[in-house]
Amino acid sequence: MARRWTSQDVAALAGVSVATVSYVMNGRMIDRIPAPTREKVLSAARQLDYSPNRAAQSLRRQKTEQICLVVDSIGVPVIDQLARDLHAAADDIGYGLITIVVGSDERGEKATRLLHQRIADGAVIAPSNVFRFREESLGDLARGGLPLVVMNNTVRPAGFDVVRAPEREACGEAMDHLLSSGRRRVAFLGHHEEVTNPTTRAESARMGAYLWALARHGIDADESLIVEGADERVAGYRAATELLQRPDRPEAIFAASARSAISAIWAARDAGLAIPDDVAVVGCGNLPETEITRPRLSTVGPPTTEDFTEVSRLLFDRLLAKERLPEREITNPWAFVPRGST
Amino acid sequence: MARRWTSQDVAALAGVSVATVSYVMNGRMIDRIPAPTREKVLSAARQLDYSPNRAAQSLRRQKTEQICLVVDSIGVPVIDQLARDLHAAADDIGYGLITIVVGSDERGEKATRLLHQRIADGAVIAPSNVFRFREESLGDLARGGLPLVVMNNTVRPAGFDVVRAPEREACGEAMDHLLSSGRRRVAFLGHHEEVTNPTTRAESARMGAYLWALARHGIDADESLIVEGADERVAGYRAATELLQRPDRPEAIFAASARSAISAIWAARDAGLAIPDDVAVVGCGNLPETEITRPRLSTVGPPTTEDFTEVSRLLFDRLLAKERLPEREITNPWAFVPRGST
DNA sequence: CTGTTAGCGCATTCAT
DNA sequence: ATGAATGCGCTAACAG
Repeated sequence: MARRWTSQDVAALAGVSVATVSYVMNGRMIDRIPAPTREKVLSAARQLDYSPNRAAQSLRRQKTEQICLVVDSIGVPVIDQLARDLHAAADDIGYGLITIVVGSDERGEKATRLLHQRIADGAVIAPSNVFRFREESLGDLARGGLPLVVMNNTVRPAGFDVVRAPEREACGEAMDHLLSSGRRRVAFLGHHEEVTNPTTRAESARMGAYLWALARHGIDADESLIVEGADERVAGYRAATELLQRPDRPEAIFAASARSAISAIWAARDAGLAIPDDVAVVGCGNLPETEITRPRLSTVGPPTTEDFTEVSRLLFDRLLAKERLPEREITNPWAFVPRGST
Repeated sequence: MARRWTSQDVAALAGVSVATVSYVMNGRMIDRIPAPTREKVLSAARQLDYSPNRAAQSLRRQKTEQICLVVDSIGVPVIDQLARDLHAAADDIGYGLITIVVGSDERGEKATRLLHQRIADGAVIAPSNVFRFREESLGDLARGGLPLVVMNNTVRPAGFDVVRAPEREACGEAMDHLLSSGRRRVAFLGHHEEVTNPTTRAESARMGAYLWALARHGIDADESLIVEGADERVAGYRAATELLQRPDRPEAIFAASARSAISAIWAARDAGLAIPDDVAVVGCGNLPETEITRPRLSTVGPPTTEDFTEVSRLLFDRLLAKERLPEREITNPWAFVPRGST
């Protein structure tokens, strides 16, 4: 690894002190440093292809000018949107965005550790079906002075802000809609952890709402209609196809993601079934694609495509605040949005 | 922002020196430090909720233990796969992955600057339709000692590794296939920059292959069949729908992405058209979804879903090498893969 | 076995 | 207007 030039080198080349180099590079003392000196420094810097070392800057300035997004997997559309919005907000104030992907619980530990190590000046924890940060860890982080926004329906604010979405209620509405029409066999296309892991199953809003609605309507849950790991397009298609081939095929499909719901629509159409007459389909979350399926997909989720500028604001308010801010809690509007597929 | 505890504090609390704290925290001198001392340190660290400051570590160790992925937008499936593979590889050796999104050219400058500042120990530049890193910048970066892998078909290796995909040839094959069957009206669903910007249009392998094939077969390009900004699902669907409603509708659609090709299939089916008899469809890139469309989507791309472990290896070989490595160049196999839609 | 110490590269205060 | 000196928090050589 070639030794990179440092401010020392630039100073030497320009015939000034490192202090002057620092001033010039940061545009400080702008009107006290004469243009010729300034030029000498700039030219030396250019000549050496110098840029200040980030780690040294962070150490000295006591901030990284990075924010961190913690997600549980890559390629989920709604998380992409979150990343985009955060990125844009960060960019506006010259901050960068770094993403940590937490595919498993042990990786959750790792993410906590990195946050602890002040790898970023603030963080957003995205909703997840996989990992459960211990509330205690989050509290520790916040108490340590890390601006933190947690998107989660159950965690209690403890020095950090919380963003909620009333998923359970909204899903319940959708299920009621499905069941009130007399349909009794409703399949569930869920995420892996949501369905398989007993703890997370109990905590899952979508799965919970599904089971609870069934119970409310006096229907015994049929485990053979509950599919795990069917949250993305291919698995969703395969699961739906299989379900719809059965002689006792379901009259409705409730999918825990919009992607698998869209796949379910294809599967139904490919099977020659009419939607919603032969089989109704509902998904969770609002993707733009919802508007281009035939029929248009009914969803439970926000009324329009999700937008996370509010979440960004929570974080950056905290980040830029001088003193510690009170905890805030915001709720994203979720509701059952009937379109054509129910 | 609460002052975080430092190794000094831990040392004081444990009644040892900072060196010992460092040794214990890093598991060094593991067999020279007696268990009781070790315990004291660990307990003090736990008590103060201490973790070593990352910036200080990086500065001292002269490495960040992060790698950086530079992409031009979020939410492109193939890039997600790349991110996943890199992430996994990084994880294996205790490295983190940070992603920089370069939505525009000025942001490209910023990315270069960050890389220069040694925000990471190595970087992968993903293929892009948007930004053009100046070869010179990349060379500078590499000359500065940054392990770098660039995924690009035109750039020359200059201290970094290059990953290519023979897109132009493969696309040409697909176009030949389409045109040889007697079809003359072939639409193109392209990315924004690919179609609109004269420079990038000229450089685009997919657009280029399309135009070139047309010329080869003695067909005048019809600009009204060329759609820009139709690289994602919704735009692709809308564009295809519009195209297929025309009285002189195209006999084939060549899409520069797999997602828009899949949308084109839906659009055709929704319009009651038979594929490939009424309209043939080809996309670029290999998504798993390709297997679940009806008919299955013919693509130009790698034979199986893309896998970037080779790319990861290039980077990590460089990263872990003691001395500077020779430049390597690998070529991902791209070809026309006819399935059902042509 | 453990403590002392010298930087890593930079920003900043205080002199001049 | 600019330079010298200090220290951010940590690691690693070197002492002892």
